[in-house]
Amino acid sequence: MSHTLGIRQAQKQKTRQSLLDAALGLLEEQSLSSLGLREVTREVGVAPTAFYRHFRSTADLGVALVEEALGSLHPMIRTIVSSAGDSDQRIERAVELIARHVETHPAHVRFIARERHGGVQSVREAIQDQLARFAEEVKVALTKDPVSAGWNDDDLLMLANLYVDQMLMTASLFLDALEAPQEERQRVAQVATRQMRLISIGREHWLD
Amino acid sequence: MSHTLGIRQAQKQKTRQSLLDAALGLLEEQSLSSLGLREVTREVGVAPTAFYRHFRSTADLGVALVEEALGSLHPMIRTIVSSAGDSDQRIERAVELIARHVETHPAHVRFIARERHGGVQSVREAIQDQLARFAEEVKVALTKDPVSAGWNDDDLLMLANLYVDQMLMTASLFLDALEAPQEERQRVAQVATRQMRLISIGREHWLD
DNA sequence: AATTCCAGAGAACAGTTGTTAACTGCATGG
DNA sequence: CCATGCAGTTAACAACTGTTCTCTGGAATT
Repeated sequence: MSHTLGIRQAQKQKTRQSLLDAALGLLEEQSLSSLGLREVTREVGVAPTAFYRHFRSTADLGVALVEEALGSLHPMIRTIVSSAGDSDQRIERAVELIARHVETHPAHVRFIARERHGGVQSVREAIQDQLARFAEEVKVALTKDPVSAGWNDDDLLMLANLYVDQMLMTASLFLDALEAPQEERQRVAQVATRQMRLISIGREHWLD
Repeated sequence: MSHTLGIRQAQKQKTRQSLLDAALGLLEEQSLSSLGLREVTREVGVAPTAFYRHFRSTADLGVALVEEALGSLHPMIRTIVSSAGDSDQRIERAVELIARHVETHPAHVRFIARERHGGVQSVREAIQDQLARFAEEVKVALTKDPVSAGWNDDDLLMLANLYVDQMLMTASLFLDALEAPQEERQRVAQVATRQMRLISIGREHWLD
């Protein structure tokens, strides 16, 4: 039932996406709280006032960027948690997937890492909301795992949050190593793998 | 051999400290990359040009803030790692110390969490440097622990980094819960404690 | 075919920014 | 006691900011 957009609404969405893309580019070397609306429109090549047709403010644009960035991350989470194989295999695959995601969406990852604790409240909140959803999703997956037999709900969520935070930390490290030689990126992957492995070991002996 | 400062240099340092304090205050609701030098001097009640007598730019001021913020954290790290008692006792004490530090230095903690992945490269690098020092220090302490017998150097550093990151995550959560009712802060403390406990369990079974 | 709607343009606004230069007054060292 | 140094001031600059109001061209609706 997808209604074909009129060429009018299509053009509007195109401009909107251009604004988002331009902003994401500019945010590679600054924070959202210093991003000016004129800066963005100049980059796109439209009048400053056109900005208001799409966003109330740059903070508003930031919230839209959160949706875009973490929306693209959502399927990755699903892939990781529904992965088959033993613990070590799943960890290696997860780290590999994170590395790939950073390579294909570096600006998104940078944006989330930067604005998670950034200076714009509404954006911080939007990110926390999405991450809470991720944690919830991870928790559900953990619940189904036989290793989690006997675990209570709070501890499952505690572990899920640990995994989510660890994923973000790893993504941020891969980002820093993006331009570095491959051996450095390999080292990051190895450290990340072992950290997750250590957490998994802790998980297996939690009820001892 | 501390030479008493002339009243001239003393006054200068006083102004410098005022600039740092004012900046730290302003940074509670924005990022360093949007902090203007005039904003800071206005807050202190001094002419904009006076800023240049102390800092080349706001980025430069940011680096100075890193020293101040992480300098105050250094002794805390020492206290934690040199703490006595069994694993659980040490963890509870560590979480307690982190909570206290966030209560007494909230602006410092916020600054580090915000600018660790922030928009100003020189500040990011300064923070990474200091955190690497912390990790090194933790690693040395871990090496002395009998539990670490048989561990290789890379894995010790891997674990040290995990502890440091976990410490920062915990501090950030305490910060978010600063204004919240005590039961919420208690909950944060409990989650943090269990996460560190899980990591410690993983550590104990690492060589299995 | 006539009318409405609306994304984007254009111009102007008051206020802000970083940086420069030349200055002042007072603590300092000879 | 006098000359120097230097923290902080004053004034001015060109460039930039977000926001308002008015306008326009063409798609959408009738």
